[in-house]
Amino acid sequence: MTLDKFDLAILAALQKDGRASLADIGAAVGLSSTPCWNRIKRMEAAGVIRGYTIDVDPEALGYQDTVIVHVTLESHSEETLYEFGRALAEIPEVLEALLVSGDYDYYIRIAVRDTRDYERLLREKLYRIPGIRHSKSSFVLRRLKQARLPLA
Amino acid sequence: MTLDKFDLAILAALQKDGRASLADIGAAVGLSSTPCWNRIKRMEAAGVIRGYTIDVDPEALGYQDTVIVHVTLESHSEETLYEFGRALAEIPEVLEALLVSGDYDYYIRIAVRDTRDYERLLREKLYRIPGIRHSKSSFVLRRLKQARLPLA
DNA sequence: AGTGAAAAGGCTTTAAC
DNA sequence: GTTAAAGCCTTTTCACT
Repeated sequence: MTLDKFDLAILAALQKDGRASLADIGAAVGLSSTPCWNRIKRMEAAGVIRGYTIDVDPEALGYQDTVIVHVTLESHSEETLYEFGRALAEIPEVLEALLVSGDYDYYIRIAVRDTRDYERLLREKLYRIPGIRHSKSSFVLRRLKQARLPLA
Repeated sequence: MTLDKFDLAILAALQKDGRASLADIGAAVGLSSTPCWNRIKRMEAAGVIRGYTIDVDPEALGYQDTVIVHVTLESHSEETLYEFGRALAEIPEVLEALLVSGDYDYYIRIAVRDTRDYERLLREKLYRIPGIRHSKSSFVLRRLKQARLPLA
């Protein structure tokens, strides 16, 4: 699917306010509401727009810290690699699990309430998954940037 | 601000569909629309709900790859550390910049169109920022999990 | 493909309980 | 917190450019 500048402008408008009305969007992109509606429906159908959501403040939910865990596995068979990913997927605090190239196999991002919670999570959940050869944790001290995809 | 189970249920409903109507939300959480409305306004005002957005498919925009770059800086003065973050913030392809504890100073996530684009970005943008002592890149091979904050 | 208007309906918001 | 009611605004369609 090809996206023109109007489509990109519509995506930008919806990224900024996912509840914007067609009139708002039309005004923002310089089109009337009808073509905006058509374009949005097309992008939804094509999967360009994957969904509408809210951005929730993690701290308001008590998650004060983010930890990045790097993991190497004992075996690198496809089976082991994906099985580990499946096990991670069942841990709610694991927000993201990336299979990566380089020194480590996985980068994992976890949300924790505090250092105690982190210790508990590691001991009770992460280290219970078999097959970990080595792991290394880094606490996120500060998030200097958090952006959305550039729509240019 | 304290959140009860209804607030959490409302957040869950809005995470799933950020454009859900009050009637939908009420039905989902077992409340009429009025208290849902009050609670949402309260959570918006308190910053629990930071905003409404859409989830856009990166591949639809031509971003086929994600790269995680680990960086150590030459100086660890507060000034240098934050200045580097500010420079990163100006690069649109840098989606996330985390100041972290451990062997490296920064973990950076960048969206690239392909390996060529990655090389260009590194050369023209990232390596032009002064103060980098060492860096290491990992390509994301597969995203095994991508979740939202647990609302329990 | 975009405009503008019109219809229908649902939505938010207020008020009473 | 519930229910009900008012009215606005929204989406959606259609005729036309």
